[in-house]
Amino acid sequence: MKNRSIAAPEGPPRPKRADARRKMDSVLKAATKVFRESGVDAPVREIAERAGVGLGTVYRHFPQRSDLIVAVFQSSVDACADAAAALAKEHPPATALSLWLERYVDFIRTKSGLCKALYSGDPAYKALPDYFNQRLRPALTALLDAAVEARTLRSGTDPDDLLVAVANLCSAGHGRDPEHARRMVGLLVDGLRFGAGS
Amino acid sequence: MKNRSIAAPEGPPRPKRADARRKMDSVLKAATKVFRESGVDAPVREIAERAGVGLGTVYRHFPQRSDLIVAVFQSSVDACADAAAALAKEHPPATALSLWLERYVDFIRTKSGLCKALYSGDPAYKALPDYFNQRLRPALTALLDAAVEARTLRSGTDPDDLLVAVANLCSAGHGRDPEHARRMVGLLVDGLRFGAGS
DNA sequence: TTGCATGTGGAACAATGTTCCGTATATTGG
DNA sequence: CCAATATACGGAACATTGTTCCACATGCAA
Repeated sequence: MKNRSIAAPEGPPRPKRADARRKMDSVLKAATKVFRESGVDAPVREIAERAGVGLGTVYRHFPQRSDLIVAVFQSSVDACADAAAALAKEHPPATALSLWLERYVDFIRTKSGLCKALYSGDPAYKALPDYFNQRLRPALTALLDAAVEARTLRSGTDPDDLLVAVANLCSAGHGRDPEHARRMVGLLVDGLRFGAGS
Repeated sequence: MKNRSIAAPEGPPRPKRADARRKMDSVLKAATKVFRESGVDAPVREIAERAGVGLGTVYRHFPQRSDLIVAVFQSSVDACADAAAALAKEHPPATALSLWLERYVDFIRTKSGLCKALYSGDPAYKALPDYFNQRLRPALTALLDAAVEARTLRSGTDPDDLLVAVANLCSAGHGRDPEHARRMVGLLVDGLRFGAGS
């Protein structure tokens, strides 16, 4: 039995073929666009077509429709979280925080369509809220800490509170003017700046 | 033009045929059972079969699937609201209130599956929350007033508050023991009784 | 270049909402 | 009670969409 060929849990047995990665990526990008434009209920066929790929290819990479939704959600969360580090490098802390919160607002707004899926009770989406928190909290924490350290923000702000507060501000004015949420969040940040030099 | 034959909005031009009413009723009953047992996503065919009618008959009475869901919801609300008057006739006010709240708890529990539909964002369900409130509030108000008048309940309880409070108590222990909600509501009612003889 | 594991495309299947229409029946005027 | 007819019925047929399957194509290693 020198070479077990079944049920052997190895790491990554093989790197995926190059074209496979490329197609998977284009499917993910297409799905992101289609979900944004047509809602989460858009048919898988539309996504395949948009990605210039056959149906079978989509299902090879995302065996279930819900896997696609999960992947799009996670990649959006990742992009939003990663933006924090990028902004922190290119702007002073307080500015980075403001810009990132705008970015976060956009994320919440475009992803609000996915809420329908999240609240559907389908167990496939069980892990998404956790992913959301565990990915976004550190990103925001870093921004807050930097701004506090630079004495441009009051200390003692709970990142989780801020995340849900902003999310609620967005979903409050349901179909309203996109600028509204932005302004409200601006107010919130100004409030945080108020007691800066502790 | 002594007899306009189109676009003439009359009252009830004809009473529906007797068998039609009967079948519509059996469809509604079947749908209620099927939704309870298999969830709101149960196929229309299953309901038709259960009701012992053809698919066409279901769609004749409920042109869209959502119409069926709405009808089931409303008839459940009606039944719950009507139960208030019945209980009031057969029990002393405070008892009637307790019994009705138990009934209401059952309603909330069995209808929690419909919440998925209600929160789906489908405009077909827009009016349901309003229907819920406008039908149940008067029912509860009557029970509360009677108990207050009989000096077996403190006054000043807002019916809307009570409705949402109980609903929240139910949905809190999501998949929990059916008795739990009942006990919590019992506590609530005891609390209301406490300051009775104002 | 060759062999094959891997990946691809799309036909085919299954489930389900919805429409259509030939048939059956309740209702009504005689 | 009978015939005429508006009404209602049943279910086949259609449309859409998730999912599976497999003959064929292709990247990759020897």
